[in-house]
Amino acid sequence: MSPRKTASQELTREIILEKARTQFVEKGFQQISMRSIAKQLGCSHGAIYYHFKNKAELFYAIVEVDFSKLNNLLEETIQGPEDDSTKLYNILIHFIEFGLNHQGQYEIMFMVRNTEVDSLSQTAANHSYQMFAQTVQSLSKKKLKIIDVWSAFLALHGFVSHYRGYVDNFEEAKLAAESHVNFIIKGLNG
Amino acid sequence: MSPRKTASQELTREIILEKARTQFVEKGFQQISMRSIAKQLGCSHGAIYYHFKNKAELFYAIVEVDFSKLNNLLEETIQGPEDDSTKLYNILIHFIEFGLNHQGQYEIMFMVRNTEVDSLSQTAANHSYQMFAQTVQSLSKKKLKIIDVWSAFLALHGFVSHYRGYVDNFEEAKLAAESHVNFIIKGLNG
DNA sequence: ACTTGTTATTAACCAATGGTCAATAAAAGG
DNA sequence: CCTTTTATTGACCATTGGTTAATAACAAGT
Repeated sequence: MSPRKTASQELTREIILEKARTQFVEKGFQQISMRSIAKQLGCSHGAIYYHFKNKAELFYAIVEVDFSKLNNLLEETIQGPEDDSTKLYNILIHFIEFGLNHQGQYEIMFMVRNTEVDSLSQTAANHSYQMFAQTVQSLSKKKLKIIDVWSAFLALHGFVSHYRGYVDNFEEAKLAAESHVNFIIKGLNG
Repeated sequence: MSPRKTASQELTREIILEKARTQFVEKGFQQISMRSIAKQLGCSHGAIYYHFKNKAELFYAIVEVDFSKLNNLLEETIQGPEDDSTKLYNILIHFIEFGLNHQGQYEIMFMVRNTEVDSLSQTAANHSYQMFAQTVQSLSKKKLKIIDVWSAFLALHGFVSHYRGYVDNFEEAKLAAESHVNFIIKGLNG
């Protein structure tokens, strides 16, 4: 009722992100509304707009965090103790694993096309790809053509794009993923 | 004004499809509204619902036609005079070509996930894949594992999924497409 | 021609959605 | 205690997909 809540109940970016994230992870960008988030927060949907410019910016803030985790994961893998061809295999698998275990995030980062999210996610996606490409190239036996690394990425992307929505997590598509990664490696080494 | 138009101005499924198609091809499923179609038709948006159950059904009717063209294209290719490895190459290229020259259709058929379109496009997409798989398998030198054919499809899908929205048509991505197809063939033959 | 029944269309309606904004009460600072 | 800043509300907007009662145009029967 009152136009401002008492200090202990005030909204913060963090509390909004927390609640938004759970809904987002469950249902994806399109399916959840600012009003449904507000409802769970116990505030009016207008209040959220005080903390975030719009829906896209709110969701990008979520996505950002997870994608820096992906980047870390790639970096860790490359510095691990395994031999290079094992590492290469792991990189490819981990990319798929990330995509299927963070489907909403993956969607915004690599699939949403209209102007909504765009310029933000564009550069971030690019950064993730750069990291991927660099990693793959440094791990491969022979000097790879960059265009082949790009093809490998697109092939991974196809896998995630397809299975997203059909499976709930990586585990459910693990066998297919392993086989697909082997296919890609054949393409890289062939 | 009047609750029914004179005979010569009456709507038909065909006239609706025709106008809807042009908007659809230009902007895609999400971006165009029943009202914008109605506006171009010079009728109220309610009238369209007399001819089509809902937006999904209307757009599926468009998509259906184009996808039967894809299926024909695959069939023609397999019966052409070229040798098998050329045919295989052509099949893969043609799939990408179709996807990038019919981006809206491809989107509905292979990418839209929410319940809207679903069961309709699901079976049609499956049919298209079956045809693709069968064709690829019959053209390959060695007996392919079906899982590799699936990987090849996913790799193509990744290409189309990515370039959709960045290019307007196949021509603009032709070089990349050719290289990607070679990558896939290495995976199949490797 | 008149009557009757069918059919295609409209316009008003509904519930959501993303987004904006004046009003305002709580907090912070002097 | 007064003033300014700040966070929130709730009413509003335009737009969307979809439904439905009312009704004019049509076709058929006589």
